[in-house]
Amino acid sequence: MERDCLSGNVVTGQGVDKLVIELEQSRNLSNTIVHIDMDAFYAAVEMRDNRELKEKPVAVGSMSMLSTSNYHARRFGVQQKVSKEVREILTECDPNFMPMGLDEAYLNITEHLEERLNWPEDKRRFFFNSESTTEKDKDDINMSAKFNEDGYSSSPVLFEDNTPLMDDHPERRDQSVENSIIFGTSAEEVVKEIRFRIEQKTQLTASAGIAPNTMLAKMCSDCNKPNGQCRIAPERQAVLDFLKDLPIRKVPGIGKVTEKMLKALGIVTCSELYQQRALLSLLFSEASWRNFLDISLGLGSTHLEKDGERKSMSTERTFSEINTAEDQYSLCRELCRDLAQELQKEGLKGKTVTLKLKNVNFEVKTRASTVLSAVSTEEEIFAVAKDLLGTEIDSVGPHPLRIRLMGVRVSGFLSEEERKYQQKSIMSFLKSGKETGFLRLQPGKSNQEYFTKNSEASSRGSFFDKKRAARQLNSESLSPNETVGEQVFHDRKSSANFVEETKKVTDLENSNVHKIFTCPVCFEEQRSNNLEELNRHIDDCLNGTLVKDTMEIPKNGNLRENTINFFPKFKNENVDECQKNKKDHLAGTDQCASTSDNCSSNSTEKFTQIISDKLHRERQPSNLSDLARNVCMKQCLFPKRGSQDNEDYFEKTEHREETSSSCLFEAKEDSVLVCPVCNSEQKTTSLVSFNRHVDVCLNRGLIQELTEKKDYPTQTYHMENSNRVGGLSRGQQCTNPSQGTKRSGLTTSQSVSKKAKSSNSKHTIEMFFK
DNA sequence: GCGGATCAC
DNA sequence: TATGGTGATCCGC
Repeated sequence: MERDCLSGNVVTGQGVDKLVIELEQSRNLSNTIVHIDMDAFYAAVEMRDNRELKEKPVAVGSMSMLSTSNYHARRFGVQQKVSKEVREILTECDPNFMPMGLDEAYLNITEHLEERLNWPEDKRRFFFNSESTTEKDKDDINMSAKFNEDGYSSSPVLFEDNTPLMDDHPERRDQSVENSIIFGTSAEEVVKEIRFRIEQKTQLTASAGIAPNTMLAKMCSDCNKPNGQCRIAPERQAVLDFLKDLPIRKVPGIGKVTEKMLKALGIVTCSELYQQRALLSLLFSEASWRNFLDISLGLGSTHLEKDGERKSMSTERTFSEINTAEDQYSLCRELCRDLAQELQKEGLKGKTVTLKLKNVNFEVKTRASTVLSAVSTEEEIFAVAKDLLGTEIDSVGPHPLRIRLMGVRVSGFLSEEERKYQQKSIMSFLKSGKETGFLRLQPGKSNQEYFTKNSEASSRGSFFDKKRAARQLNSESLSPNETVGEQVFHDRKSSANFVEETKKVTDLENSNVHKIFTCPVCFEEQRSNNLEELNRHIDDCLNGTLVKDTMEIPKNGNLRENTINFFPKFKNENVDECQKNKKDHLAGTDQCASTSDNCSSNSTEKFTQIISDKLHRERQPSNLSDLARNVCMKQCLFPKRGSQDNEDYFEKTEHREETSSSCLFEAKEDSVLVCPVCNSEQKTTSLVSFNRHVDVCLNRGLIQELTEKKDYPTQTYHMENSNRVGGLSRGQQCTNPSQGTKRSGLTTSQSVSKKAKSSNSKHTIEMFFK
């Protein structure tokens, strides 16, 4: 598909528009999907459960909440209390409803609506719970409806139309009428009923969206928050109207990174996403641009898929700097212990253990190792994780590994069949009379006992508790500096020594299992009673060694460079690079000054890289330059916001090419034209001349790339790693090896914050026609 | 399969 | 200025 596009169609957008027509034909508006979203869930629960808090603001998601040790207890407590109540209500409307986390759910009420048509009023009548119904609730009932004529209705409050009852059923007035409400048979009424019942039962309000698919329903539920609902009628035009001015950031799946990238292309709203479909098909992977296309057409899932099985489980912790191997190993063990407990609760065993580290510069690294035999206990996980950690500690030696986050993840879970098979083979092995104390292969009681014993012993005081205590002691006898100095010294002494120390803890001699071990594969007695050595032996017996231990080794084989990358000296490098770029830069421009914080972050550059990146990836040597020129220049590369093209959104699909071309550059009179590629201001006011210049700039890079020159136009040097959604590859643009290596050290968090600042620059695409 | 990155909640 | 935790997915390699 992509190839087809590149070979010609995409230049004119025909390939994409053909797809648009197909997608239009497959548009399914026959389902009624509802998205329910509890308002300020955690804060609301907190308030409900603690009336005293009602007067005080509660910061949801703040550290005070997230970092407290009772966070999980609270979370799961909430789940038990609320989701059961909610759940009952939702099940009535859709037995197959799909919960999303604790405070959201999707329902497909299509069938319910059909059945409901025949329901008598009594079946749709609900009573106010006098305790939980506030005066405001009752007032809301009397509020008048606010329905638009265009099939798009919205209601800021739960009961907004004059739902009958107050006077319609005088016979029930005594008891029921004043205290009950009958809901109608429409989708809106169903959702009002759901929200009413939720509030009556839980005292928590919910917002809801009603639409023909899940994507629209979710976006829609956001429209009248809190305590409101919104509907997109099942008509194509209603869908498109809803999307027209909707910021892409509102779309589920489009986060801040994608938003920024699209913004650099002048795309802010969903209709602009549609207008730029041809360009997007060139810049992004097929999966990505198809997704964009779906979004811009308002297409989404019309059925609720069952929750898939869990793919991984992890635990991670953030802390102030930890830089001694001792502390790191002990923290690692603690994480393994926590994870093991959670894994065993769900009866899961996985083959891949991933260690996650975030250094003090906020760079995140993950290191994974897959083993043959699935792991689930603290010891098993730690055996793998500590090796990964050891490798990382060694890789920065003799410097200390300075981290602020560590996480352990287990994935690659055994399927049910695999588990049965494993169980079976273990049982048959045990029946064969060979006794083994080998943890990895021995299920059942002794294994469990071992785990429990060990974890109990070591969990009495958590890592943090111990550290706190130690700090207190230390602070009495040592100055902070001395303490740090000692830790660093300890660390430098040798991480290998420490590995040995931790091994001792791991050793089976400390456990209650047998001291002589027989390998279950070769049946030879093993001299060592060290768990790890035994594991290794068995693995060797089975298949040689552990499958893989992934220490990333740079292609040039220079491990040291890689090590350095993990702790880049941001400031200095940036300064150096900035100065270098300054020198290299085209005369008359001063990008460093304009993006004062980070000369490597600039939307324009990113954009150039994206284009070149994509083209690079899909090498089409014959007509690349033309293709890039035609697509980028003719398909409203830098559209003027609110151009007339906006107005015929979706109206003239067949004639898109002409409209696209006609919406080309429409610069404001007083604009200074700045080339988005080389970033230099252009003296000309003629768009033709300007276009020609941009063209040359674009092609310069392409030509050079195609001729496989090592050096790239100077501007591309300061492109950051391409953060691209679902496809644009990273760093490929940096063909200069030294630049490439340097770049790889930049972190996302770092560049994101810098990017935010650099977006103030005038020399960016989004500012181009502002 | 690994590692980096993005996203949702 | 100080920057959380968990799970999923995508993509290049």
